[in-house]
Amino acid sequence: MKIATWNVNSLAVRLPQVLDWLQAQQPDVLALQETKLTDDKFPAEALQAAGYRCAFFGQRTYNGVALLSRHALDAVQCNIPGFDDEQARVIAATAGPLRVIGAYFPNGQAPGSDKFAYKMRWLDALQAWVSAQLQQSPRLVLLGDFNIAPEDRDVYDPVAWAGQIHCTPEERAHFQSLLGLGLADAFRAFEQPPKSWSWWDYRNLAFRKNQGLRIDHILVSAALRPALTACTIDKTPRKNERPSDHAPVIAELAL
DNA sequence: ATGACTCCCAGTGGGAGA
Repeated sequence: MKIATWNVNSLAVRLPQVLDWLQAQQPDVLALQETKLTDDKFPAEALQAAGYRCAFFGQRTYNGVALLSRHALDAVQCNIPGFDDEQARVIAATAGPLRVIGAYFPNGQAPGSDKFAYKMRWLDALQAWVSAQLQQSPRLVLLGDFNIAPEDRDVYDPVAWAGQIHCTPEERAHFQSLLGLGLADAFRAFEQPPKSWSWWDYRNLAFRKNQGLRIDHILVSAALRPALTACTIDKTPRKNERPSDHAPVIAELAL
C-alpha cells in the first residue's frame, strides 16, 4: 500500500495538480490538509471520477482536511473526540487494514502567543486520543502537516530557527511523545539525502535555494513498522507553475 | 530589513501561513 500526505494550500486552486499527481503516483490513500473549502464545495465528483473515495471535513478560508482512498473509508471521525475545536484539523477513517489519522497540526505562530497555547492543548488532546486509538486499532498511521521540525537536521538553518516556531523544545517534546507511543517516523526509518525538506517558504527563492523545513510526516505504529518498505518526499509538484508551498510525503507498506 | 510570496475575504487593504 502506498500512503501519502500533502498540504495543498487551497484545494480549489490545486485540484488540477492533485488530479495529475494521483494519476502519476496512484497512492492507495492520500491525506490532504489546508483544503480551505466548506464541505458543500468539496470536489468529490472530480476525485471520484479519478477513482478515489473521499472523506472530508472543511471550513471556509482556513484549515480543512480530507482523506482520499482507492478503497472504502469506514468509521470516519472528524476532529479529536472530546476536544472542542472550531477549527477543522483532523479526519480519521479505516481504509482496508489501516486506521488512518490525517491531521493539520496548528501552526502556533510564535512561542508564548495564544495560538501557541492552543497548539499545546491540541497536541495534548491528540496524544491522548492517538494512544487510545492504538489500543483499538494497532495498525495505525498518523500523517499530515505536523508543523513541527523534529530535529535540527530537519531545518535548513537550525541556528537561525533555534527556539522559533516549529523548532521549540515544547513542540519537539510533543513529537517525541508521539514516537513514545510506539510510532515510527517513516522518513527516518530509511537512509535519506541530507537537506530533505517538505516545505519551502514562497518568499526569497527559498525552493530554488533549497531553504526549507521537514514538517510533514508519516508516523506508523509498531505493528506496521515491519511492513514499511520506503518513505520519500516528492519535490516534483513544488516545481509546478503555481505550487503549494508543501511537497507530498509518500510511504510504502508491504500489505 | 519591520521585507520578500500566496491565499483568502475583502473591497482599492489586511490577516495568516510557517
